[in-house]
Amino acid sequence: MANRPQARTDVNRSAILARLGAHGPASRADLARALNVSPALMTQLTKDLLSEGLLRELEHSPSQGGRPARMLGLMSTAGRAIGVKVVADHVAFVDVGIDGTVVRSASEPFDASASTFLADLTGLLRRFVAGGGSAPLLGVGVGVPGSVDRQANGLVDSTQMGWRQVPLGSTLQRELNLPVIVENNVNALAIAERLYGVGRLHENFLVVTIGTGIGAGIMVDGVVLRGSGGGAGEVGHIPVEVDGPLCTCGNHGCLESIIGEAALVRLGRGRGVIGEHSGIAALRGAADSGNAEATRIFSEAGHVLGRTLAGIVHTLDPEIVIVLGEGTAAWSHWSFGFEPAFRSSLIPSRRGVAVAVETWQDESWAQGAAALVLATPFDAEDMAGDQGRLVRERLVEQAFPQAGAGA
Amino acid sequence: MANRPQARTDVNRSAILARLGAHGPASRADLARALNVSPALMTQLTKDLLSEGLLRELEHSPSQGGRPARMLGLMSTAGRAIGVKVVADHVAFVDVGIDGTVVRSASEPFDASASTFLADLTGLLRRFVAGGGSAPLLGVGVGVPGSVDRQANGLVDSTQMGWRQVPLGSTLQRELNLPVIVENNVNALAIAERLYGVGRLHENFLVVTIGTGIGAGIMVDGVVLRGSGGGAGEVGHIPVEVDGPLCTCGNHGCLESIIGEAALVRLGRGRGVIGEHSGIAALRGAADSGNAEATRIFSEAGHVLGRTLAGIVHTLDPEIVIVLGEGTAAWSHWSFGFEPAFRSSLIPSRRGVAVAVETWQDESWAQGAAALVLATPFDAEDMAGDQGRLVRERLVEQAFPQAGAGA
DNA sequence: ACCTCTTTGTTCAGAACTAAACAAAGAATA
DNA sequence: TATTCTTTGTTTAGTTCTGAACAAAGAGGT
Repeated sequence: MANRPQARTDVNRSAILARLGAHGPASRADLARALNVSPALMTQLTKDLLSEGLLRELEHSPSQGGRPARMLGLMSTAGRAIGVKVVADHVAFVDVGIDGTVVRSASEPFDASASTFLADLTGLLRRFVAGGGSAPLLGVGVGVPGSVDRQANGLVDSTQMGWRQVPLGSTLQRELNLPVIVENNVNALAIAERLYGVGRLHENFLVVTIGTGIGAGIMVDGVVLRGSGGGAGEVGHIPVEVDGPLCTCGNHGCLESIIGEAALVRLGRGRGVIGEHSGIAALRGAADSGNAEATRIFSEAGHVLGRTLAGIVHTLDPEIVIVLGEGTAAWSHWSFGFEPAFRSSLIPSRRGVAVAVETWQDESWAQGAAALVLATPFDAEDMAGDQGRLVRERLVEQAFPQAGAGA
Repeated sequence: MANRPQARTDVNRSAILARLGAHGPASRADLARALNVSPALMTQLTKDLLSEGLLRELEHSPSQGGRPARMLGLMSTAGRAIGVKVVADHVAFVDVGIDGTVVRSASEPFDASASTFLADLTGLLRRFVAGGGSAPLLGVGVGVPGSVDRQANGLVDSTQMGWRQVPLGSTLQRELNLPVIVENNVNALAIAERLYGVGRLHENFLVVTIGTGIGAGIMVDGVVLRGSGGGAGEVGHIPVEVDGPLCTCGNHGCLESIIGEAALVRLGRGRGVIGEHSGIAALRGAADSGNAEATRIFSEAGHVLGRTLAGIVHTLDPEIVIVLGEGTAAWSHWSFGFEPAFRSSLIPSRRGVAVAVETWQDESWAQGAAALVLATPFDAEDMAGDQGRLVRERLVEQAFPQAGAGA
């Protein structure tokens, strides 16, 4: 009895799965190099995973100069994760496979300022989870606009939603009985970019979101920079203009108070471009149809953003800057001011920094949150802490639902 | 024959030595916790190191609630490192013991713009090395104002000294036949702060130097943030003022062009506070003796620095900001503008960030460079790469100068 | 004085991993 | 076509490290 393969180190096992999920099929040799272990060990680990049905051997074999590689791929039934994007007035859910593909999604109204918001959110999430597919659910990732304490206990501070020290993570864990990983939404986006987007090719990059607020996710050597209190990336409150407009944070002249959505709308109304009750869509429409004052508003915003980002680039030296968020819908107008200001504010040796602009949807934010769960196996026990361990456990348990199945 | 203890993993061995050097004596249990290995292994490793004469057991035993700890200390003869600070017009050397104490120091004139600067520097360094003590020399750390390529090969770009792609590291290695680690001087200071200064208590902090230039060293989770090209921390070129004064980088309105030493002196002359041929010392003197215009110049500089640093704090969320450099001699005048500007530009939750001002000497910069060598064993093979391995080797060889000494 | 609790440090079996040799399978080359 | 080279993947032997049990040495209470 007890011929159970004595579960190898879970970290390595799940790192293999996560790697395959994020980067697609790979050979044993590739994996050994990527995860920095010996080929010998990789043979062992993959043998186990194959016999457990988590991996499968693909016939495919490229062959380039030497023995052709036998590619390994994930069994798509190995697991899935749920991602949640929480904002002030609604919640978006996605259910993604272990390979990052969206299986299912939904969006529900939600009032973050209601006194029952925690129970409301739990209920909505519980309903979405209940409608799930057959693959085992590894965990839930939640992206929120605000800062989250380091250990991903899920203690949330959010000025945007009026939350102070809300125990979002622990509450959801208890209620749902699932691993829950809570993270700032821009950081979640940065992780998604690292796994599935432009960031796959870069270890050091900056994700900047423009929209209601201005935020940044900072990726350094492949991991998110959180700072001492989980509050890194609050670039929306970089002081830009002395005695500038009042910001939601109480200060004057923050970046966000000048180029945030509210500020642009206010300018549009003030300069008579749009009506007193029109919003950002109208302003963008005006610019699209050639209104000079409207394009100027966006271009000026681009100018301010360009100068400020140049400063951040000098501070952090990223390989690439990725601009995201609802605001990118009007990027063609922003860029008019952004490009010259950004380039001319950089020191010569840094002037070649790439800038990529992407238009992601609401769903993408939630996908970023799901990526938190799928990415946890990567972080060496540190970041996601307890919840990360739980995700790993579920990923491994999956092979041996009960006790050891005899030979 | 061959009863040689079969040298255990060098990384762990030298990590123990480096840890003891940086933090003073510690018990085996302390070390095991700090270096994240099992107590069992620590027993093994320290047994070897003790028998090799690199460590010694201290009688001292605090005892607090349980069995009293047997402290371990370094044999001060285990090794030493040389630190070099290179600037445009001179070079400073220090010779420090493995515990970070300065044994010997020197300063020599040097012309970074001479065509023979590489040979000159080699010669000066060779002479200083020759005058060394008895402890084995582990390596040489060099701090330069400029950016150094990632692998610490020592390829230097420095606008301040007019160097482009100077192979400083490889040249010195070849000529001196010693491990050489080259690093940006502010980063070196940050490492020194981490080992010996305020940074011992913090994993996330910012070192800001004010003087000729303005620079920053960024410590994240205990390691220096270098960025993609080793150019992180160039905060001197953050754009501050549209159409501001011309900067050495060719742009206008960089932070450095407004509050760098040259800018302050120019203001002082322009406003008639000091003569056309007086320098920063005269300006500081004027402020010290109460000249209102002089104090205003420093205070305005403090104001600009405060606002800009607030932006960096929002971006990185450090626990503490440490201000250093020659400029701190006049800090009492800077702070008049700095404090209110800094605090009022921070979002409420960040307003408590600590600021420490230290006045370090030329020698401290060189000590920071030496710290590079003593700190290498910490970085897990990554940063200092080849040179780090060499330092480790020398630290280990030291116990077995030749082949295995019989029983 | 005696028991319990806490912390340090050691020993030993066994797990996790690596290094090195080798087998497999094709490309490049003569 | 045979030879060499390159890369993948496996096997085996051995090293590094951990976990768990235990001994040592004191503090704190009863």
